[in-house]
Amino acid sequence: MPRKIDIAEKLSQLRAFYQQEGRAPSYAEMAELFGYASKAAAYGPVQKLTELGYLQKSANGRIVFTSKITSQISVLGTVQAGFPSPAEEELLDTMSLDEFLVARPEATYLLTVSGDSMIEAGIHPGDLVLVEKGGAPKAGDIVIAQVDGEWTMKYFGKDNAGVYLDPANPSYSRIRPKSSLTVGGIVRAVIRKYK
Amino acid sequence: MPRKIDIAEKLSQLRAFYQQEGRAPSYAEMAELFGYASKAAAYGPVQKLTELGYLQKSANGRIVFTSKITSQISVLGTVQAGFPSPAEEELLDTMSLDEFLVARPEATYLLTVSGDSMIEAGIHPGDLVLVEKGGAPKAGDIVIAQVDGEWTMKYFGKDNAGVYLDPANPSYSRIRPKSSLTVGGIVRAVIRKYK
DNA sequence: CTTGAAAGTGAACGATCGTTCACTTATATT
DNA sequence: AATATAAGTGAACGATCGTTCACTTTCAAG
Repeated sequence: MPRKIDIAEKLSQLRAFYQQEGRAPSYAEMAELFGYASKAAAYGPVQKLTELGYLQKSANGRIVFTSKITSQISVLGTVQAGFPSPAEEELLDTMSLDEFLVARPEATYLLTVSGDSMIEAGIHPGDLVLVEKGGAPKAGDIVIAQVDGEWTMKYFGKDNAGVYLDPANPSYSRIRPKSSLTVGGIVRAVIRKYK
Repeated sequence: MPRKIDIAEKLSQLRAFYQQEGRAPSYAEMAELFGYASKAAAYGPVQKLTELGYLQKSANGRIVFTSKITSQISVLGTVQAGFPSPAEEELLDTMSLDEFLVARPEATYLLTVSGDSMIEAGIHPGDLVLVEKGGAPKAGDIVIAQVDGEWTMKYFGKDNAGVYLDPANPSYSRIRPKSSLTVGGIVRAVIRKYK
């Protein structure tokens, strides 16, 4: 029977290489990284890792890391589940926040929230909102809109009388645009950073 | 007088290449990308972009993109400021959410919030929290802690009677650990994704 | 128009690239 | 212990790599 390739070990070696160099290694560098004497020996692991979605091949044959290797935030379950033991940690999935939160990078912007009109939606002053430009808002979406010349963030809604904007704060009331309403973008995510 | 290099145009070309290939180009590929007939012509722009912090050189001379090129989320001002005109957009700074939110990737985990005990801190059920393992919590930090066998998320505090945990919900009350309190990690950021 | 400084050209160099192949080594099962 | 199967070796190939250099082209200031 053949020997087995230790995929988990190679993955952590590749992650270490990426953190140092910011790029994927060549086959020669892979051989050195994995402890092989010949760079041809790296072809096996590369194919396995490609099938598993960790690597891709560029047009010129060069190896490219997918986000499965370049992203390094481990995804756990719920708060109640708590933290895994060190032994379990090797098996966790990792993800990239950028890829998870942003579908269209070229149309996504980060804005700082000022004002408390959306506080009951859990959006506080100082929070950051990821806004995607260009889509059509649905009722219930939170949008950044220009009403009569001023930009605000509100819930978007429609009824027989036309479109309106609702705050998430009982101190404020529903807005119906007098002249014009321009929806600049739809809020796709809220981010609050502490410290 | 010499001709000028159009840095902004080259930047968008490099970003387009990165989005397609997931890697930095060689000098030959750069020449083609920039419309040069000779790959030696790419040396000038590369040095300028390196000085500006967009590129780095790896040990073997190869070009590596910094996060200034690979991250593509444009940073705007406040909600009130609204959106810039298309002409202004070229000049915006970009950032990577991963780098912005995560200081120590190897010790950072993503948990899903269940329960409403932190709702007044704007942390709702279903939200995601970025938790950093291993630091020492300060009073006022939100921590993931194991109290008497169960994991919860609460404000961390200290007084003469010892440490305690406070919820951000008047329906719940302060917790003082009967036997043991293990702080698993400190909440560094809250993320809410819509849709 | 003249001029000078920088941009761009094209060829050359040794080094490294990805890929292939015949061969040797290692190991789990029989 | 024998065997079958896959891992690993080492050499070779043409292609591309980064780098250098003498040279030509471009273009704005004087």
